[in-house]
Amino acid sequence: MRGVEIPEIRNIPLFEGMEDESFDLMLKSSYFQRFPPQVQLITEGDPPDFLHIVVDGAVELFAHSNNRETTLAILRPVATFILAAVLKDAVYLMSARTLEPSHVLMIPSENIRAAMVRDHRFSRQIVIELANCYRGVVRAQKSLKLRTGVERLANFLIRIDARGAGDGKVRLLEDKKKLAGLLGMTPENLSRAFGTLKKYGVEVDGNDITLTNLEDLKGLAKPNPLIDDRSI
Amino acid sequence: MRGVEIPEIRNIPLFEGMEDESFDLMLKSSYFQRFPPQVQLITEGDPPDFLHIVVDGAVELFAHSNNRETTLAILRPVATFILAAVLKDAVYLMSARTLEPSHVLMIPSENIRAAMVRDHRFSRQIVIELANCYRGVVRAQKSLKLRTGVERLANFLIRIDARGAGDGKVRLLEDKKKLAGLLGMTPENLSRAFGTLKKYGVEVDGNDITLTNLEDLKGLAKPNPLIDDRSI
DNA sequence: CCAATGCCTTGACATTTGTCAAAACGAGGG
DNA sequence: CCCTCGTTTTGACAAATGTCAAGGCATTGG
Repeated sequence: MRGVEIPEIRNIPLFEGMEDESFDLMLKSSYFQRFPPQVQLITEGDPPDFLHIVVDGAVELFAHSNNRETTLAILRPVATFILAAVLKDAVYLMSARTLEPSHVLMIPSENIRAAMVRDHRFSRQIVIELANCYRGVVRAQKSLKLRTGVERLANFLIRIDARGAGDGKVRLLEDKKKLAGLLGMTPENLSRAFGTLKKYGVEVDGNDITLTNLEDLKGLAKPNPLIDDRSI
Repeated sequence: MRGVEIPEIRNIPLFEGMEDESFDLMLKSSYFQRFPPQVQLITEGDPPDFLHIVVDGAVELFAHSNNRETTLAILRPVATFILAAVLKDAVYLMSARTLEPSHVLMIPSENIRAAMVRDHRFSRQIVIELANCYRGVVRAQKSLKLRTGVERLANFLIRIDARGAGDGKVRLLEDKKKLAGLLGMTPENLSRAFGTLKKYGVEVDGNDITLTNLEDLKGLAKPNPLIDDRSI
């Protein structure tokens, strides 16, 4: 694949400041592919061949153990995944599947490592990206261990409202089953959690949520920038 | 501080292959300090001044929210902490305190960043270290979301037995309160979990545990290398 | 030796969360 | 338009986990 020709890719922040030459060399034998929904892209336990980057659509990271499955993250553009496995050249700890029709860029692991040696600016960006991933998981773990299910849901709603217009009108991008998994609860419990939040001004109409009393909701949720604010 | 003189530090894997010159320059204005137990080394929300490395003793990473506190990890030599915050130059997401008398090496953040630019081998080691930290948290999160409390305890015991002599004789290094926090449960529940495991050949005598029936215990725990095996 | 302290355990109970089954709802295909 | 399918909600119940209070046990310091 030639890289510089596709601005959609060239303009990804991760590649910012990269030499065109390094960039093109790295994208040799890469793929920029479109997948339908529900395609499993990688499987936990497999060795890493490619760094994956979601350029369009949505990808779920999930894991199995004991016959149970859990959603660890839902990625939307532009996001990398399995970066740590690629850098360590160690097996994947998570599986990934598309949730929507998605455009995914796949760069061979060795190309990534080679580009890091060649291009110092890129190396720096990769380190920042990895650090961001790390901090994301730490936040998720704090949320899981320090909050109840209802609190996690309340904070989730406050967060996506703030990330959007902040006008209390929120649209869920994923179905409630996935959202439940992401928040660490069953779909039945998510339903009940929404029921509990009715008293705090949360009105549910399918995937459209309206927050009519943000003060009360925040009183319950007790949002904490060190968990909820992705920008720090 | 001069670095090359202290082999204890010079031989840390993270610094392997580093030029003596780079190493010495990096350790300028670093501190290698001894702390008593229960000293808080860093506080979540503070900006990162130093990369910390536990060279001796034990350090707990913990976090607060809502008046609740949880233990996120217990670090033993040799381990770095708050690496991601240092690399991003972003506030700490966790606090840290010593649990035992501990020797901690503290290297100014800028020195780390400068050494990464100067010394490519070191940069590579830092990336690997960060990737390891990331994978550690991912494992912890999988454990939390896919296992019950009893299962987490059972796997913990199997893991430290395997890491030691593998003879079924296990010694808990931390008190049960901390262990409970680490495993994501209350101390009362940990007590009960040990009670449940009695049927599976787990004998408790203070901090000395004996696993008399590893087969049965594994039948309950269903250990999974993608969660429990740190070496992959 | 005793008292005091802190840790751990136990019991009783409340809350949270999960499970199973059934009903309600909604989107898409004939 | 109706049927079908999968999602979502609801109810009833079970299991897991947390909370509070009390007691046991070991350690420490007088």
